[in-house]
Amino acid sequence: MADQDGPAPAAKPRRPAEYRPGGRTAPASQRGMRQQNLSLVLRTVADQGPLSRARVAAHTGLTRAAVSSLVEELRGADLLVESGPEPGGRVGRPGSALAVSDRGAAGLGLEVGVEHLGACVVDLRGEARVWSRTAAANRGRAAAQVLADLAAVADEVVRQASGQGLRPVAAVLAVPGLVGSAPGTVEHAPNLGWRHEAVVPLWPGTLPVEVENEANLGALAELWSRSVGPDFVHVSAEAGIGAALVIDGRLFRGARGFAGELGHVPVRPDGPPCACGARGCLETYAGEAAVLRRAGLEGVAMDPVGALGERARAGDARVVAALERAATAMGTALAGAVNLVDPAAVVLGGAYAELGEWLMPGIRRELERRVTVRPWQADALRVSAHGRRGPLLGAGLTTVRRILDNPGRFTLP
Amino acid sequence: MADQDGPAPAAKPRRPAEYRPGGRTAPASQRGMRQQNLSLVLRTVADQGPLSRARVAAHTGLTRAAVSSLVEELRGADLLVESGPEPGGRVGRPGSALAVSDRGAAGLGLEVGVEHLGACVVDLRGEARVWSRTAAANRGRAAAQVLADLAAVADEVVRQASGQGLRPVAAVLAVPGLVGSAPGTVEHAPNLGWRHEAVVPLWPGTLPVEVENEANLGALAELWSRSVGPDFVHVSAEAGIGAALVIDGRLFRGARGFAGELGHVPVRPDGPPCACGARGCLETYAGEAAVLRRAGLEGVAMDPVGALGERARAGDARVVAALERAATAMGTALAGAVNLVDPAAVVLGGAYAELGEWLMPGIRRELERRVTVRPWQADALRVSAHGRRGPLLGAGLTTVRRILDNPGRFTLP
DNA sequence: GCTATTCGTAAACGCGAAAAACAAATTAGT
DNA sequence: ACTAATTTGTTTTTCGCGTTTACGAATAGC
Repeated sequence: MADQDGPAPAAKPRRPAEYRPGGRTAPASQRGMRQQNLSLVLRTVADQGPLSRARVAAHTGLTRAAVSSLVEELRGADLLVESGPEPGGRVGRPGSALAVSDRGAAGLGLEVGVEHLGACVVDLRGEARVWSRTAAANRGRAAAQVLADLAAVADEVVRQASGQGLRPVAAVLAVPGLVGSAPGTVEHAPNLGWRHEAVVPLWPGTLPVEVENEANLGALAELWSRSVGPDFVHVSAEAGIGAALVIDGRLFRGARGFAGELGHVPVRPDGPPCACGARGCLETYAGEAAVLRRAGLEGVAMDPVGALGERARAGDARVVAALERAATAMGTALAGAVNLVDPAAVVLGGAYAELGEWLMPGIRRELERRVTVRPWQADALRVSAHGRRGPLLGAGLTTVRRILDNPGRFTLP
Repeated sequence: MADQDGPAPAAKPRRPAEYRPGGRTAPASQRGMRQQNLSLVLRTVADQGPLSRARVAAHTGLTRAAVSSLVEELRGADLLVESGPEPGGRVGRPGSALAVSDRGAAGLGLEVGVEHLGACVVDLRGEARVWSRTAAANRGRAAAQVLADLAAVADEVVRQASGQGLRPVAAVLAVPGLVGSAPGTVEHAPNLGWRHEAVVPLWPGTLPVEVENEANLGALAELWSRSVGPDFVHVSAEAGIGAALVIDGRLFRGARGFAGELGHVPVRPDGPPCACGARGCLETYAGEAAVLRRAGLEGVAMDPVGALGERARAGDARVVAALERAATAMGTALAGAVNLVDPAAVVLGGAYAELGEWLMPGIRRELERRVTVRPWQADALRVSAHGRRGPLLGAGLTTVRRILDNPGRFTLP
């Protein structure tokens, strides 16, 4: 028949042969089918901009009739809106443009930093509509206290959002520390002084809340805001040096959730002793403490990374040399990571993103030197598009992606 | 109702929160639902041993009626067989045990090594029913010649299999080299002297054939024969030192298919120069050539790894020292990999598996020293269950898993 | 105006799993 | 030995959902 004039359904460059042994355990049901197609339609509209029903049908492979039915359900839940007839330069009846709603369900992002609290509300289109960041001295304070303060900030943000017709349905909290496999608990956040804190029960708000490591969320923000493709390594130095691995559009957590400990990859087997007990870990060269000591800025307490940037900009040779040394070590460790994982890009995020000007050349040099048996372009090393805002944005976006991935939860009930 | 007395549907220990942004592109259809459930039933029987229809229903969550219908279709395709009434110690009508067929569709595994050719036929139960390994000097021979020889071996194996009622439906060829993203081409197999060889068109047999790196297949053999869990790193030294990463039951190939180049992970940034142009790569310490040189066995052409094992067993101090040095370097590089990827186990496979007795202590020591910020048990380092037989077994199993994952291809047509 | 084309919807259809009902085969209890 | 209870496997009915087919609506080109 070929009644569609558009380009063929895009036949994504599928991976050669996908070995999937285990597979799902849940049976495929008609209900599951419907939910999957609801999500497919919603995500298609979210990804490909405003689209008519017919174009959605062409993109997804569903029939126009099926799309009509699915769209009706999504409109009823205020997830999709009809923005009127498309401007038609073409022959035939013009379609009616569909777009993801900028009202209704939304995501609440929360962040606890060492020196600040943050909250934001992200709408279904992925835009941060309300944003708040307030200074706070959280180091060493009890978790319950910190969360109470954060709840006040969150309340204000939610109030402003509801003025714009936005209704957050869930919250995600970014923390600078290791989140355990037990859901909602922070195993170890050295910079806050938290250990084995069951955060979720302490949260005074009413919205369901989830906890996640801030470096992971920063990486997800990069992914979901399309500033980078679906395969990359996101390096972030906050509490230690962490690397979030995003592979085929999925955050990679490892067998026990400890993946990405780039900070303890050996750089020189007999290098300086590390707090972890080993020698020559990357952190002993490029960790915040090591760089500050080398740069002669040990005393700085407030925003030490910002101070490094200032001094480097001012041309302080000692600081520049310290950053160069850190970059060389990071490049060596990253070369190992790239050889192992073969990402399409390496993104420098978190606080170190601001030091990219001084770190990138050294990292790039080591990567070019040590990644030779595969195609590797120099521009595959980039600086984060969001910098320090990444984790909070990622926290808000997490809930948004959940809605897009499973809209069925919001349509019928 | 709770009419099932068995344990609840097992609610697998699902990962905490799976972030899946992109997701499938294909729409969910009723046909797809059927195929998915056909696979679910077949895999359930394959994994959980002989099972009655009612038990399959309990395991999968499908109704007994649905299972009956699905089983009927699978029996018609000779994928499932009914092995008679179950011995009943329990009250009620005894069920009729279902098992995966040991006849009919099967997988043909093929292998081209530097010094041998191999072929095997694996039945749907995962058992190698026919096995053939013949010596052959393939180094430097033209690919077409080698494949012609291999086809003769394969013909004989297929003939024997058909005597047992087995009918291979597809072949997978294991090669010691890098398989490109273009399907069916070997980009570089240094030990064979192949470069940019489009192998598939050269194959004289009639069965559809696919090409895959032998280290990857060795890892998949471990996975599918359940000798290790679904998350591990499989180290294998054949052509260079490769690490196959298996994560959540899936082989991890990287953005461009080059993942797992453990051999060029830097061990000492300023170590000996490597053929790749960098310095201090793992291969300069633990590659076959480096170890042989250090051990004073440079001249050995036939099965040099076997020779290393012999001398080590005989107590040759120089050989033992060379292996110890290699082990230390491997342990250092693997520590970095474990810190990054957080696998549940590290498996030493391929030819080096036979040297495990001398390599494991050094590797284990470095791992224990350098993997400290997460739980890591010494027994997470193991030797392959299959050794050199792994790749060929994995090749045969690949087709078997394909059938189990998509039986719909074999039922209707 | 008229025709061709495209869009959105509606009705009939087909497929597949769920639900309900039923026959078959066994154990437990008397 | 006989009945009740229980479990299994099949049959029948029902329901949900995407597809097919058909039709009205809206536009461009003539």
